[in-house]
Amino acid sequence: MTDVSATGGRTPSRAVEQALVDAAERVLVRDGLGGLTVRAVAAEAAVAPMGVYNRFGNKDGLVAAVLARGFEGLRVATAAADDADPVDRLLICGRNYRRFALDHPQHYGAMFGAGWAATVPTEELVDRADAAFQALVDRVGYAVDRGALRPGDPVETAQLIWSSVHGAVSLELAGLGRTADPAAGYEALLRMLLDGLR
Amino acid sequence: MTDVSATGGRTPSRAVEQALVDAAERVLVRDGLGGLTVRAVAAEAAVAPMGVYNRFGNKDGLVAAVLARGFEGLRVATAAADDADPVDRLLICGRNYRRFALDHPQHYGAMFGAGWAATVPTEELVDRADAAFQALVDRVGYAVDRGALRPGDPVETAQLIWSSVHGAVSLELAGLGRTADPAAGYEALLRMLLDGLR
DNA sequence: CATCAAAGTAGAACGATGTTCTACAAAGGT
DNA sequence: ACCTTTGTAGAACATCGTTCTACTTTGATG
Repeated sequence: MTDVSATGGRTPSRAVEQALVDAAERVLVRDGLGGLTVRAVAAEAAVAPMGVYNRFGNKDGLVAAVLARGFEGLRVATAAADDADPVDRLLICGRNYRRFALDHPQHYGAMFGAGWAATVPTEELVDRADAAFQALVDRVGYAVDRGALRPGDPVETAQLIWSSVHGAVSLELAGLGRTADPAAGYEALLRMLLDGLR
Repeated sequence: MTDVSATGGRTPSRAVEQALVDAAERVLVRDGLGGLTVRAVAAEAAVAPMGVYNRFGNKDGLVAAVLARGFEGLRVATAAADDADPVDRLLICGRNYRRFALDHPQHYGAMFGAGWAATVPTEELVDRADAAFQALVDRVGYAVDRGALRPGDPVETAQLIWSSVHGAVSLELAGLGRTADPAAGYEALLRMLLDGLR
């Protein structure tokens, strides 16, 4: 994503919002959700702290914007799985999911944990979350239509898949996994899903 | 659990710790993790705020004690599944897991989300978390030994099951489920697990 | 029972955080 | 060029986690 660098002095009106969200993401990645404070973000963006309130209403609004970006990233990763073979497509999709989470642990943790719990979802955030899920539903529908998964509502099947991969990734990120090789464990999970949904 | 009620004046030494943990649980249930502050807990327990630091080192130590109780509750719920039939045992176990989470949403959210992320796990907490997982491993082992699940390391199989049920319950509690009937969806998840692990 | 150490309490204080408000200057639009 | 909008700097406030001090009460031991 294109970063709007602060140029010193006063940030142009049209650049304040993006500067703040960019900065918030950097702070989140560097210091975690606990380090994401209004002052830290403002300093990172070389913007006045009041900018957060002027543009996002409050800190929660800023966090929601960051989470929305997270879900957009997740949607892109999910939708990138476009192999012709339906089973391959689902496997790639599942691997992309984990890859995204491992590459963006702070985003992922905030999206489904404290960040989400603390925020009142904005319309943008809900739309982005819906879109990310829809990308999975699309891939499930592709597989069901081609007989790779048993007939059924793609939304419900996608929810089952989502539950499982989300659970696996969440526990892994939290350091709560109990097996020696998380990657192998995740592959076993994907196989289990395919076996259980055929 | 037996609540140690404050009797006014000065709390006896031997009762301070339990009074604080009891109070912390009440505050967690009532006001969520965000409302669990040192002062709120101390007031709830009618104990001086310094008691938190004297007995638990800091606020995180107190939170860890609360999380440990959560895992103990989860272990009890898991271990309560003791039907003779291995499949029934697993199903009951799975249903107990969800029941526990739905009955104690604030505990569950803290145990696997912000509470866990913010705390340095104490030995007690790790032991309790291990014990809860072991209860699941035991049930998986029971089913594997009787041919109800395919042969394999019970720990790895338990991890797969845990990932799925944890994911399902977490998304449900976060209001991120996308299906109309979460209970039915959860039953479908359990069936999928059995199908995928036979 | 007396003595002394340990520990609970009250209170103050400090830095950090989210938020609100004010006054001024610069940007943006017409 | 003029006027409105908006970014900035700074102050202030309540709350929170934490540390510290002084005093009182409890708890343990002889």
